[in-house]
Amino acid sequence: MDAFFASVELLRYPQLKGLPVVIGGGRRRVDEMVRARYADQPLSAIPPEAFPLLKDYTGRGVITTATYPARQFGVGSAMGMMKAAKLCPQAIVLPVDFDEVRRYSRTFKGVIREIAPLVEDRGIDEVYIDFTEVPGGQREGGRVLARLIQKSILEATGLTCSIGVAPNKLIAKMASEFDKPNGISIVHEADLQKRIWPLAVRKINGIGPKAEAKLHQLHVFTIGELAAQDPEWLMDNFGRSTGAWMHAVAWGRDDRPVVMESEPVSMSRETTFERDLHAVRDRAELGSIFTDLCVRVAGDLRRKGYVGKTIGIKLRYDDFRIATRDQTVEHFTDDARTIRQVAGQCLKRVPLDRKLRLLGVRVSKLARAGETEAADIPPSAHRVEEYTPDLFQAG
DNA sequence: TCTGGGGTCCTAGGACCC
DNA sequence: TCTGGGGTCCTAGGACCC
Repeated sequence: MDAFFASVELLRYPQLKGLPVVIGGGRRRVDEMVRARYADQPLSAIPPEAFPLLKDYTGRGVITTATYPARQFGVGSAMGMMKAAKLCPQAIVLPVDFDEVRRYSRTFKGVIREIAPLVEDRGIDEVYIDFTEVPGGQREGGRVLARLIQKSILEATGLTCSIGVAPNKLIAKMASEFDKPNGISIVHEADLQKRIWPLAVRKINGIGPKAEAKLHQLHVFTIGELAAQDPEWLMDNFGRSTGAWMHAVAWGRDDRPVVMESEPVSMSRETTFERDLHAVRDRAELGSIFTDLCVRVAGDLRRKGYVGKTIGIKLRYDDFRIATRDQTVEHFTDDARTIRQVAGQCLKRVPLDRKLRLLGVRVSKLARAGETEAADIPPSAHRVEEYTPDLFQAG
């Protein structure tokens, strides 16, 4: 989907079309005051001047999505809000409305499944679609079907998307970026040299900043240059597995199937504080945040029908280093008190001398709630004799 | 007052078992 | 009295993705 989070907001506020708008920032519903002020009018009647601007924003968030006009100023996803404010102070800021975005996500995915049932979820705004068995899926190299999907999504939601059609997921993903927004790109096997090899190695899904930096050090910049390397040399530099994978993807080889179903591996909640907190001095505040995270993870587990066996915490210190601790317990659980207690034990094993910026709680080793042995589901109160209070806990 | 939140997958060492 | 080779599970960290 094109600039998904931002495009969803523009459906509500069409008067902002063509203006630089960024979505993100976090907890404050900055647009609520604006809405309240114009409560007697439809949302689309609120004048653009009434919206909050990036230059007035304070806080630690990052940008989730920027509209294309905002991107012209160099503002983009994952950029800190304060940095973005310097590049484009006049951009309008709106918070993420997750419920709304999820609704549109379900809708567009539903539209696609009606047309081509073999769909793999890749997060909230992206999917892989297998055209192979879809009637007409091969016409014009897939362009006809891609056009139908674009048109149907637009009719159902008012949103545009970009589609790449290729012999495998790796190339299709790259192709989808060729003609954004609202584009279709068809890449055939024979186009590898001409259309893929000139691209930067970073365009490969799976090569991130670290691998890119190392490849640059080794004087490899484009996918074509990567393809030209001896596989043994790549394996010597990146390990057997990564090296072999790099060589394969540079040659456009990818045989991963499109998979429809997958079970979740973990569920977590985390939060970055508005200011860094100290384990001792801000104990009470941390304690209530910690408990709240546990309650929310437990709620997620229950709502989705899962129980988990490994409970863990994540800390981010003020210097941005991350520490994690986890502990596997005897019984599967979705109980907030149990999660809180075990997470509290994890907390005792981690250094707390620095200020904290983020705290997270994670439950993994999941199973469907109905499918664990009855003996594995304990009474929801944990065993009292095992209970010892942790640092964030009174008593 | 740079730098979110929710995920997956991989690696690597140690415990433990046969 | 100098020592195997599998295998699985647990834990911590890190790269990467949307």
